[in-house]
Amino acid sequence: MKYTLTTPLYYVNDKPHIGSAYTTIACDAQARYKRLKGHKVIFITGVDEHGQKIQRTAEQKKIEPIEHCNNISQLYLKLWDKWDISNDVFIRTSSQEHINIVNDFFNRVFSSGDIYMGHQKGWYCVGCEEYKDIDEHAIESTCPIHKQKLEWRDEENLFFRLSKYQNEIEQLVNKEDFIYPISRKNEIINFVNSGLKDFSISRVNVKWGIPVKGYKDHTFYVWFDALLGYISSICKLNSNYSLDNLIDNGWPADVHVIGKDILRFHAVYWPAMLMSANLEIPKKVIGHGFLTKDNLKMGKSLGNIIDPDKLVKDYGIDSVRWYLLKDFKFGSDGDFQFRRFVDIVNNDLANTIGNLLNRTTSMSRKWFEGNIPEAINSDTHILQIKVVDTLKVYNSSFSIFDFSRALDSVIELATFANVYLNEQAPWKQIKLNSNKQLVANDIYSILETCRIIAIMINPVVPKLSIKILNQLNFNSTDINLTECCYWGLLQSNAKLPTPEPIMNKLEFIDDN
RNA sequence: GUCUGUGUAGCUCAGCUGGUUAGAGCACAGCAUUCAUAACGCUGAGGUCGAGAGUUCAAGUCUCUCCACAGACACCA
Repeated sequence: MKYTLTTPLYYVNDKPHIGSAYTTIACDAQARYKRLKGHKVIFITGVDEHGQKIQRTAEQKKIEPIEHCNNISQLYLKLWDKWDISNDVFIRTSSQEHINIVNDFFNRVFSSGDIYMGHQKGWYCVGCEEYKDIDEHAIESTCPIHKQKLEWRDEENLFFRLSKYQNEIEQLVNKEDFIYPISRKNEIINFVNSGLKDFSISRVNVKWGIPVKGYKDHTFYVWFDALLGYISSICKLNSNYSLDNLIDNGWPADVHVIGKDILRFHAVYWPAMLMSANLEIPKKVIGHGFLTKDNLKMGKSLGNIIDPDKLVKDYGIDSVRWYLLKDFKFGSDGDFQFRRFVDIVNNDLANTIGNLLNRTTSMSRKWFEGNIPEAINSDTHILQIKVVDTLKVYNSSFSIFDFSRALDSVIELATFANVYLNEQAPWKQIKLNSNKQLVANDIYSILETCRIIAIMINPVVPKLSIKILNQLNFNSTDINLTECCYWGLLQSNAKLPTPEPIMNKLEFIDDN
């Protein structure tokens, strides 16, 4: 089964931001999960490189726009490497394959009669770089933010007939599963109900963009260009630059994961564009929340930005991935607190899971000649029942991007095993030789539980997962979430390596 | 300004169609314990459920008003 998912194509105006990293690990976790479930996954990410802002930034740096884009793109690639991102494609909108797709796509939309020449008029603030919603009959007006005089602009642009798709889009956004979360869905519904207006898709004063063939001085508006990056990714992956055979190659996307700020482009404009071009529309759009830090918006002016590079350097990638996916409800805004980050990671990964593994492997080695004991069980072990229940919750949560609940269920399982161990107290039982088989059964079951826990957390903390499996002497290549979760695959009498902490505790560094 | 959402223990949140003494995890305190990463476990302290009024035998849960925060109200992404 194919499963295609995308992050947004990040705007390369500046170096990568923690918010982009958050979106990307969420996608990565889902991509890894789906792979473990046996899907053929296409995980798309990339960068959006055109537009006036980039042009200006490059000018300020006194370099060519493409040079600037090369630099920032490199930063993204490096970051995703450090963050263990398993994307299948990285698309750049300045690439030739993308430019070809944009042209082909435009031709299709043009043939549908959905393109016309119009005028973009209004009061424009140079500071905001946007048109202000101010009465066009006003003689003079100022920007409420910048307090500068607004310029009256009347620009010739190509327009896309969005209004033609009013009914189709209304139906689409009202569909049960298209937009998530629900609160955002309602916003979009309201927006659509208020009546869709055509929007412009070209600019005449922006040089750094893809030229519109046949229209001198016109370049495509960044959004028209950027959204198509998802399609060109599919083409790039198949080294096949045609819009005609996308279906078999992974289009439509199963889900676009984006920040809540760009939901409208993905849930309204983009589907309409695809309809016009006679292409399939994505199945789902998820707008997740934003991160704040100590309840404040992160921003340069406040100087409270979390640098994703430094974060990983200081704390390690698994910790960061775990915290962001475990403690934040996907869809809602989340508050990043370093104290809490350290506590959560230490408790969940070091104390609960790490220590469970450590204490059990240690007993196993001590009493069973350095090996995994052999279980001779006539009854289904209580831990096996618990594992099966956990897998149910885990799977149903993970597949709907409820990472937090999925991981909670895993921690609950590990805690259950810890409690069980305390209750059974094998260190007491073992003193009586007649109890040896009983102890063997329990130790085996707990090790087996650890093995399955390792597989369950694999999409979120891949490195840690492998460490656990190695400690259990279980082959971690080709693991999956179906057969590998069957009870009893852990090999009895296999040698256990010397136990060592799989996760060192984090120390709270108070300089953030 | 209009509309929407949120506001529950120090922190992050769960509480479905109103019904016994409001829950979890973390943090904190005590106990216990050594198989284990000063870890695990047990117990405890912590809340007038944003404020006020109303409906009801009964409201965190429904209605109204107010307060605070967040978001949407089309071309910055």
